[in-house]
Amino acid sequence: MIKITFPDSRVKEYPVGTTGLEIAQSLSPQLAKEVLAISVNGEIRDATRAITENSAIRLHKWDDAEGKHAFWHSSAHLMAEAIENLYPGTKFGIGPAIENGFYYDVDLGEKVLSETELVDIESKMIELAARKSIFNREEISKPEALDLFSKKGDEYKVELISDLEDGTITLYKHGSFTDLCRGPHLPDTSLIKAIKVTSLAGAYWRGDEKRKQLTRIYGITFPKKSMLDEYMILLEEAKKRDHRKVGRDLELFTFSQRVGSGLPLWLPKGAALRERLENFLKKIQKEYGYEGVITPHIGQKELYVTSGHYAKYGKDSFQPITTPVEGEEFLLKPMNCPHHCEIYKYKPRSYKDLPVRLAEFGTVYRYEQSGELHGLTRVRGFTQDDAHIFCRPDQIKEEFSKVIDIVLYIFKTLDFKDFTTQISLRDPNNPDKYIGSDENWNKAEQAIIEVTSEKGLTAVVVPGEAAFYGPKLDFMVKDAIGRKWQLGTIQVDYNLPERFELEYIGQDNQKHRPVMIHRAPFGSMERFVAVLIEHTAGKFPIWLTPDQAIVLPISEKYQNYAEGVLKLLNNSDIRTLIDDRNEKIGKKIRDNELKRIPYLLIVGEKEETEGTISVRKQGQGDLGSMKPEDFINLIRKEVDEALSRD
RNA sequence: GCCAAUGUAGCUCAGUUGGCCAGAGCAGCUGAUUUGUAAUCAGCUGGUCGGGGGUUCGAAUCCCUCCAUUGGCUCCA
Repeated sequence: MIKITFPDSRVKEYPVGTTGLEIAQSLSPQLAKEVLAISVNGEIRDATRAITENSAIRLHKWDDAEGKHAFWHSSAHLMAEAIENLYPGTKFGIGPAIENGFYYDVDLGEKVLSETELVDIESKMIELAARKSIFNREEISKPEALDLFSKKGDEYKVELISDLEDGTITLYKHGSFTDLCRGPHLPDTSLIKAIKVTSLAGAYWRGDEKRKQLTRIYGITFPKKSMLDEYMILLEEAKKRDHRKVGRDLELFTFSQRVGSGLPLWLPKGAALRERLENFLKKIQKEYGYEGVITPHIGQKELYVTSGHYAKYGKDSFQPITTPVEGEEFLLKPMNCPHHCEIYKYKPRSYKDLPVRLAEFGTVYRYEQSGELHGLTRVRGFTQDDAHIFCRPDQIKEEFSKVIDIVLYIFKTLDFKDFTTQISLRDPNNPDKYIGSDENWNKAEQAIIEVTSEKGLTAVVVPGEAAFYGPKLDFMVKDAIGRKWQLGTIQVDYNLPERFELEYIGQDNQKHRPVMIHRAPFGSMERFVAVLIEHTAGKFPIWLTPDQAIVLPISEKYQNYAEGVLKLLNNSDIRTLIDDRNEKIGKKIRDNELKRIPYLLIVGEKEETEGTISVRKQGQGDLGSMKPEDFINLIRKEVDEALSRD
């Protein structure tokens, strides 16, 4: 007998070789039906695998990440089986579970798969799932595995196996399909009840664009039909929040083919919103000792040769502008830092002057690949809320800390709760890639790690992700359909001070090199506004929204009174409109609710007589009537609370 | 840039075995109505069917090409 310890520390005895499934069965038959995988002493395995020694276990069902992972991973195998059935001779790449579902990269040879054929794969999968094929695990040696997949002609699997360490290789077989796989897998395919093959894309083998492009097929599956329906509804809902749609509906921005793709045009309401965001940040920055600067949109090519950007990105960028004078070339500014370095340099700096914090809402231009453009989140011309802090090495930690405070204040004010942070460090195996001394790097990395944890952030630390010029901390949020976007970024830079030969005179009367910190709490105004739109579904906080209130007269008879209210509110800095169309009140309410105007102020006979307004709040309905002065105070209070620092 | 798809009025969408002057709803304009908490009624305007080329007696519809957009991949200062 062996001792099995459950998560609640209970211990029970089972015969040697018992399986997770049998354990589940012993607890409850219902549980046995729901078990997808098992953790044995922290290692995730098939629920059908024999357990041979005393172990602590955890059974995984659909409601935990490990369970879903096994479910979708098995679904990927099922899809592969369907594809092999439909398109014999297909070669298989990798087929992992992802955050929402799974995909498989396949090489279909001459066959070009079209989206209309996804349904065929789906039907085949449903048919195969119902056969209740068992997932069989098998261990073979590496040479045997190589032999097997070579014979099959699966060059991708052969390559994968070749890269594996020597030893045993595990295979999983179900139905007619065998795959190289670490597992774990479901007990059998019949647990997969609802299947949707969602989309189709090209994907380079091993993510390398120089290698062959495979066909990536995405899908998602569920243990219950109703879950798939819910998921599809969720996707529909997300679509409604898409910033491209909301941005058009609310008249915030647009694009024009004539102007060029990836070059957003901010409409009056969008511009007003953005300006308010900028002023909000400017105010904080002033408090934190930043000084505003302004630099031009172009610079001599030499400037970017000096900074190193030209060598790295020049040929993939907008090409230089040449002038009538021979040999003169200018580049559209791809970033602000070289300009700011020159501002730092315009006069000698003393250690007493540091840190110097130069801030600019600087518009930059980058020739992003055409396939990469996306609404406002990925564009070719955008404005960074950029600043560069020039400081002494011993000031890095404190400056970093202050920047984090700014970012957190912004996120709090805008109710961004669901963000993640990532610390990017050097690759320890490749130290030569980086500029700057070991000592400085150690200090900076240490400072970032310490400050981040002092601020209570749980950052993911990723070695090897740092830029060659310094470590960084990024803030990421997800958009409506779950795509992750980087917003705020704080980066230490040892490179530019070197390249621009930046100096300060130290206490010792010697020249020293300052360190630069690049930082952008929003990232770019375009991307930030896009994400803000998706977060709020266009219902912006009261201090930010383009229009705060609209007066709705019941009929033309109350036009004069309505205009009086309008004037009073606008004179009190409440951004107010009037809807004096010849429409019924129900229609006016509907239209202005759809425009996400936070307060609708209805005035008719009753209000005119009493000198009041009837207030209706977005999403909440009728709040009753009040004096305009009380309404003004209500809004002011709401704005103050939203911007409060506590 | 690569793979796949899409492109008809300001918006959402009908319209292909190739065939009368290309349709609807919303928006816009005009008029009637003077309205009490999510759509009042009527009339009118509006499209070189993404651009160009081709096949055909005839193309929104079939073919080629370019552009843009969408979902991925790669890239991302």
